Amino acid sequence: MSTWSDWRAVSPSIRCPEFVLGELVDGGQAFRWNAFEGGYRGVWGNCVAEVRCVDGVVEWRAPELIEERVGKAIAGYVGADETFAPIWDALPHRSDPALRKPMDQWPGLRIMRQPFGETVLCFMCSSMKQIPSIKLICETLATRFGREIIPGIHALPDWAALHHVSETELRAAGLGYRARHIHAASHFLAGQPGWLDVVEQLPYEQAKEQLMHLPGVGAKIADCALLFGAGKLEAFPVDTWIKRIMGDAYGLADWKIEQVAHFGRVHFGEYAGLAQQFLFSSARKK
DNA sequence: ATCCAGGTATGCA
DNA sequence: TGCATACCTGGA
Repeated sequence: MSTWSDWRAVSPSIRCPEFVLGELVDGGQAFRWNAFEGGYRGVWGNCVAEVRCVDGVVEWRAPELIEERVGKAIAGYVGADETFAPIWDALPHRSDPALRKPMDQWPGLRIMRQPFGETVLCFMCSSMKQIPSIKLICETLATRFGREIIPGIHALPDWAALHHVSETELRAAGLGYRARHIHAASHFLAGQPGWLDVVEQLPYEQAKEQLMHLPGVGAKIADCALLFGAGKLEAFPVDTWIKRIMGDAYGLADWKIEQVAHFGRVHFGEYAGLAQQFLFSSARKK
């Protein structure tokens, strides 16, 4: 058990109720956070941190060994470097009660900015899985193939590390058919050093087109990776939940996934991805 | 036990 | 283009 730093505010710009903080880090954007003694403990990149809310102020602390590193990363990671006030305001909440309702329900909810490579990985694990299963797989991948950050807590393996893991070992980690895709993707990425860094910097449309060349990455997973791991707020991932929710709310009952995605991008505009997150959260009770 | 789940790739009309 | 089907496996 390591010694933890003192609690400090993440940034003046990030304030929200406690249950919204939980929704932010453990509501399906990221998969390595868990409730822990009045706050949440999570892992990303080579960082480990706990976060909590005190009178609406989001605070963090980290193991002292890595405090400096985490301190430099935490604000960017939870989306506190992005100014969300004008972004919330730009969403069509005045004219759209179906959006207004979850925006009132989850005040302060934002989009995280996670390491791109591991966001791609986590969402490649997510197809046809429920969140608890995805979290379990990510944990197993980290434990078996990732570097130990502090005693007992492991980072996710990066793509270079994954390249040295056999498909059989990946299957044994609970990945099922996703193992073949992840293995093939790691092979592709090993032959293209820096490819992910370039894609991350591309404009949304181009980045998505490139990302979908990776085996196991279709439109939905590409959109999730770009929204949660590359700051592309116009990305609008449509999964079965969003399809269902929007089917009910906007009378799109038997529209195809791609049609719903198009509707969302047009209706919600340049920050459609944030609207998507509110709608996704609305499926859940607070 | 049997069914389905935060999709994607592939094979036919 | 457009739809149907297989794909792994754990949890309800």
